[in-house]
Amino acid sequence: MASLTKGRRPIRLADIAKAAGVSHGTASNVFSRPEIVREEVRERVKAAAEALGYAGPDPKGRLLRAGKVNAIGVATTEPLSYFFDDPFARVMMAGISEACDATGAGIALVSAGNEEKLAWNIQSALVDGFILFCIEGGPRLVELTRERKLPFVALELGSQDATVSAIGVDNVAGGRLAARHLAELGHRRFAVLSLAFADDSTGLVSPEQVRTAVYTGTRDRLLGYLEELSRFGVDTAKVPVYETENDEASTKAGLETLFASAEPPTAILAMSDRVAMEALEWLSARGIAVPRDVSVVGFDGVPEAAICEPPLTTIAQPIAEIGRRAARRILDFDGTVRRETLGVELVVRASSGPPPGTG
Amino acid sequence: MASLTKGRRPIRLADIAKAAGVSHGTASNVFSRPEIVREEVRERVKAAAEALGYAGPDPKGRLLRAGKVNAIGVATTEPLSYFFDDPFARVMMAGISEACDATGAGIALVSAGNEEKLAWNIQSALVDGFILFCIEGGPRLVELTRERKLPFVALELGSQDATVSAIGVDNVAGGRLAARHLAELGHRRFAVLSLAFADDSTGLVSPEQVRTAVYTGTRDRLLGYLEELSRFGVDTAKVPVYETENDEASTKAGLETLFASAEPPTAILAMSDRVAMEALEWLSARGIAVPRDVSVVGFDGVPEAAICEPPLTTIAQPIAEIGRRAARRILDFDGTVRRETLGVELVVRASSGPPPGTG
DNA sequence: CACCTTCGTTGGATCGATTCAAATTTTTGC
DNA sequence: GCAAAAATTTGAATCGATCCAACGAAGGTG
Repeated sequence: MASLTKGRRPIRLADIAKAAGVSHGTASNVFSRPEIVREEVRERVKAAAEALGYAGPDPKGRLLRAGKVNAIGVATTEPLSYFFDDPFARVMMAGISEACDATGAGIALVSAGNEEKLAWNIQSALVDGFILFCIEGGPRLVELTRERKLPFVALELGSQDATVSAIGVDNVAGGRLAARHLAELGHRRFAVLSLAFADDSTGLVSPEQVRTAVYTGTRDRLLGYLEELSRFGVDTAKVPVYETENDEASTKAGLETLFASAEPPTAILAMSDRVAMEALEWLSARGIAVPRDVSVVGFDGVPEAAICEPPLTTIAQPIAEIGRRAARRILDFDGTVRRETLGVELVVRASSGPPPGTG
Repeated sequence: MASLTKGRRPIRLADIAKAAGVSHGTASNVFSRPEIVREEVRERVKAAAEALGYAGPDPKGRLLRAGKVNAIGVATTEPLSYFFDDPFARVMMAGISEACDATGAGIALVSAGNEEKLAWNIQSALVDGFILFCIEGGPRLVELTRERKLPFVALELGSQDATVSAIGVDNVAGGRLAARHLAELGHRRFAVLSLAFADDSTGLVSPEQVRTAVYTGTRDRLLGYLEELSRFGVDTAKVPVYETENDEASTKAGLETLFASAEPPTAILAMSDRVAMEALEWLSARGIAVPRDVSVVGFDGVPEAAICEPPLTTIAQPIAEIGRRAARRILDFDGTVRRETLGVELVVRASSGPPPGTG
């Protein structure tokens, strides 16, 4: 009563073939192409299967023969719960899900606590290809995945290794859009809350660090900001850039630093909505009104940005579309390496306005 | 340059064994138990692997031998994006993720547009067991899964089939907690916004429908509500119960109905936070103040309930804990069927207060 | 020097199916 | 009633590894 796995040895297809008095070939056909088996035989085999408690062809065996798993792996160095917690990841996964649903493919989530386990999990994941969430440790993840010799796509053009397929957005254009919006509103005193330029670094960023950035996405956003600002006559050498780890602690530390200045910024360019929303909170707690005293522009366009207080002006990426394309790239893999860049869009909400004392 | 899959036929372990002049047994050992192979030989084999561009032992082959996939399947009849959209599912998945991370297991998401595909996907999923999200069509999902003859756990004690393992909460106790809270605040005019009692039904519910409920979770919550209310002298026969589909449209339709009454309720017992939050919105749009005019109590305890306007009083389930336990049940499957019931907790927030005209 | 360990290596068996060319049976055509 | 065509069935080969009993070569011992 309490046991599901009664019989010691699981029943194999060969067992029921024998019981029904047919060859394995025929028994196999009964399950995979029943229409080519004579009805009488089909019934006999099915009856035998029923009698022996056969669970149907084991996918493990089928897989080996077929070669295709019909599932795509999504890997990250973050813990698995990242996929369900992080707003950006969630929208991305929704896009991936959509493409998978359309073709009936499954999704296998791959992650691991430590590097060694991650390597193992990537090596042994039963998938037809990988989508890589390159947050921290992107290069390492790419390296590990490359060894599998399966198709894979990196999300965000983190590094510019031209030999790996990738899908991302035009970060320079996004940066310019954000900067222009604020500059046109009249702002001239800016500060940047950036994402990582390299692993394990945080704090104010030097031009040298920008030049040697590992994460070119971060660098490109900054380049976009600065290019546009200089067109408005802002001395970009004086714009402080604080590198955060895209979390509460480092963002707040950054704000402490930036606002300790004699000439605090009237406009903050944040490289993620996450950071921007943390900033909103910090500013509100300090009694600094947004957008009256300070304007904030985020980057990403996650759903939460529309409902936070105040709603966030941001550079929206087509996150779900990136996910859909990435999934399709694996699903209809054609053996080529392609790097795709999608456009971004400025979404103006209530977190940005003219600088104080402008009318 | 553009091709990743250069060589026509993928390289097998046997190929490198031949190239290195060793048996396939030894070649296998080089990868799976390198310490038992003499260094000189090990190097030779690795060199051969490198030279031939061998991707390492193919998990497909290994799997067949090993038997264990080291991944657990999470199945639902909803589309895949449900896992990333729905607040309840997300917290649950976070719990499952945690347990999987701890043991290094992977997660395979299983779903499908239509019934036929779902059946196929469940049959062919490469997993060691299933966790079933039994929302709509729970019984069908259980039936399909049972055929795989793998361990599985149903989430929510939807049906009371004692032959399937399940983990859920004490719905009766939860219902009582919610009802008592409102009754103690002084409310005497109640209405219930319920979840489904059976598939494809919606609208006001008759005692007959309650008695023949397919979804016993829904029934139990209602039973809890009514039991407790009657202890406070409320005539439970007069408490309207409106069955929703846990979505905006049916919830709002329910509210239209309930508030069209000559004696509209002062307290709403909602069987999910989702429904409760829709109610909050509807009430606010109608200018009905919560909790001044009407109190609302939800059920679930999703994170959103804490940050909606006003924050929702609710019956919190240990959602993540349910997920963790479910995952562990599959991971350390011992062949037994067990039904587990966890406790719930009343979380009082701002959506509930004394009825109007109470001072 | 015969004998026993110990360490590494070998190669056949196995995991559970699918596939396909060839063999067999049934149908059809005349 | 017989040959050709069509429909079924067969069984060996294959997918890609791991496992393990048996074997061979050093090294140690009395």
